[in-house]
Amino acid sequence: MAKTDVLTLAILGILRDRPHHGYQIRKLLGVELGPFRALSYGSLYPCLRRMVEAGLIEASGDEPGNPTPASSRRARIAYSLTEAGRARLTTELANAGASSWDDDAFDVRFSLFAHTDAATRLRILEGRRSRLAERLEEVSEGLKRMHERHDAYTAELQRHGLEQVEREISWLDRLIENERSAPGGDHHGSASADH
Amino acid sequence: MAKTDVLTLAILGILRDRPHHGYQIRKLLGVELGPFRALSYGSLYPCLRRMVEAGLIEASGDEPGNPTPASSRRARIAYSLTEAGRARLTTELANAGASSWDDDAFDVRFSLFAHTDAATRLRILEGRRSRLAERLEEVSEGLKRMHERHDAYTAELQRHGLEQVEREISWLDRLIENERSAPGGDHHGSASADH
DNA sequence: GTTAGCATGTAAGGAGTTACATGATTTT
DNA sequence: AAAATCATGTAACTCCTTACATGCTAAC
Repeated sequence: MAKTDVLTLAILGILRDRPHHGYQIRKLLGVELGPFRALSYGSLYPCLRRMVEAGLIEASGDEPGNPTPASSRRARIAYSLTEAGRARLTTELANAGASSWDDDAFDVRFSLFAHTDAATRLRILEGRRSRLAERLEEVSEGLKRMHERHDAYTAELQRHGLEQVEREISWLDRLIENERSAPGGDHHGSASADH
Repeated sequence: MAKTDVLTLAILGILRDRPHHGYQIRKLLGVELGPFRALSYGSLYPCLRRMVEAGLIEASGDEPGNPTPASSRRARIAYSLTEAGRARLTTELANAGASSWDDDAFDVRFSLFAHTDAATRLRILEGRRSRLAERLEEVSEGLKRMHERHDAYTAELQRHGLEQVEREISWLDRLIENERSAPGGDHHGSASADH
């Protein structure tokens, strides 16, 4: 059963609605993987090639979304989902296997929430919340047990780190409450506004 | 001029005051690299070997810090700084070459602030602050320029990401102000309390 | 006209993880 | 006596970055 890595899933998600060029995909990935990550082309293009080989996407000549001005740009390749790719995306969107997801994996799943059903969204958010809470617990325990003395700077670094995780948990709590008290909550309908 | 990678520097810092076993080093690294990272042994031990080969550290038979109970544990290796290692650490501690440091590199330098002189501390904090501010600016610009419409979830992810960076900047501002208004501010003296 | 952005790729290498392999000591 | 923690290491592999290589198009 072919594994879908985070990057592949993110690309599948980006191509869900319309085809895009590699260059565009990279910019959009910058959003899905948190606004401060930029994926290198050395990573992106080989991944696209693998996806084509796996039959998940197709490379078409040109015509992305915007009407091409007039004539011959350089060879630009628009990628679009195949049926297999769409099927894979659907399968993955129903999968809330939240254990062992790292930050990037969570962000990518989250950015696809508009196409994820309400029950799965809730399971993902709760799964992430409890894993963060567990780690917070473990770390706090560990710090007590480890009586190496820390100077003021090291202590401040720890405090700051723990605070950030606590904030992340609060953020998740807000989202979870929102999901629970939401009126609608299906896939395809948007969460409140545009489309 | 041999480059000192983050991990090597972190280990140098940990061994500054007393020798430690590999196992202990790993636990302490968990603190310096932010309380939520655990380095694997498959990464740690090869690094220690390289450092021994480079003459930065020495592997001694046993006796860490705690008085050994009675007799024969299994071979435990305590690593300690050589003169070359100590010299390298001193050099690195004076280096505020803050451009291109990633999060981990900053954290490691920060955790060594107790042994860094006041001027270098300030340069490091200010360097980090301005890089974060720059990126914040770029990302905000980029988002305006990129008029791909985002659904509510993607927008929330972005908002949260930007907020986190803003908080990081506030944290740095507090630290910078603190450094500026601090009474003392040399290396070796601690920042306020223990030692 | 020159800078910035658009656009596609490859090759080499760095930094880390996982899984494996082994065994002692301490706590429950 | 079982479970957790201490303790050391290797081999294979994954994922990603950097540096290279190329060339067009839009804006200032």
